[in-house]
Amino acid sequence: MSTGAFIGHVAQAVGVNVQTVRYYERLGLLPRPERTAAGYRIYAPETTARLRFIKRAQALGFSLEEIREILRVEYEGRSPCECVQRLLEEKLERVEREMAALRRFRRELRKTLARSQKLPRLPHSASAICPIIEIQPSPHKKKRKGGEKR
Amino acid sequence: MSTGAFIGHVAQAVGVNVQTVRYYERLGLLPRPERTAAGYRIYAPETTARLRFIKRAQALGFSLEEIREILRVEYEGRSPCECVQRLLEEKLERVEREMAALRRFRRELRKTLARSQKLPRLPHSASAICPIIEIQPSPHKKKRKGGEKR
DNA sequence: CTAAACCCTATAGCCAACTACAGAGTCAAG
DNA sequence: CTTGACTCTGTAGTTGGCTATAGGGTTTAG
Repeated sequence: MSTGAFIGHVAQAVGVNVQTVRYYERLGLLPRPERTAAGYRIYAPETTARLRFIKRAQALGFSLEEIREILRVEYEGRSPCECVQRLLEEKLERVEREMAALRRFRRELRKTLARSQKLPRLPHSASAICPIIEIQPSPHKKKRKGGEKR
Repeated sequence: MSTGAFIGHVAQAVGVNVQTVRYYERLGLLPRPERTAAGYRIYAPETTARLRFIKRAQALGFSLEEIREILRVEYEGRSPCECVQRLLEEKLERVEREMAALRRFRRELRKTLARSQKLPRLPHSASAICPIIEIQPSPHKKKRKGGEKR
């Protein structure tokens, strides 16, 4: 109906950066929009909805990769619901695992902290770098947060 | 006592890559070792202990930045215990916050999943991309996992 | 007519913690 | 004397999700 909006307009409407919109397009999350004679992108009103969809899916913990998968299914005309449901289940499992790891980690932290509080405050030991960490029993499974592959 | 080992030896002993050892040296986590006439690094036996210390601290959730801080304190001759203890407390707080976020996220996931299971399996709706995600009430606080700054 | 406020592409940078590669030198065994 | 396993430096690539910058073109208000 309406004439469509430029990129800054939709970006502001959804609360993202213009570069982000272009980035999503490059990743295949948004279809290539029509252009003016000067090459400006013209967005249909659905685009804001699609962007909000992406943001909501992100907020639910989906990666852009997963979101693209959902949208690809959608573009093929099938309902993405089964696909989304499967992803949701996987995600839930991952969250459970992560929480378990976090609980282990917290227990470890608390033990270490408790030990450190009743450790003698020695000025400096030549052999050990730090008794608190030194005594650590077995390095339990690493947390894999920042990004680490081995 | 013994003559010291080359980089591949210590790397294998600790189970890390040789590049990683050099990387740690570049970051200032390891002191510059002596060299042979040919320029090969010669590591004192303490180096493996130091590397294991780094790995253990990482397993406890410290970043390399934090570990360097600990080691810097240690190099200055002070005991790093107070410093470590402070870092441990901070870390514990962060873990608590993260677990709370994860619990919220899990609740959200479960709600969404439950709703999706009693949603009509419509073939394809033109207006909505996916009813499961579409209906999402309010995009709760994002998880900040991969890295995101806004 | 000009200045601001848009838009375009292409490229590079950010974060952490590596990992890989190129091109060269070294060292011991056979 | 050659082969292969090691080492060196320096640089660039990886992951994910942006963000920034350079260097230009367009549009609109005054």
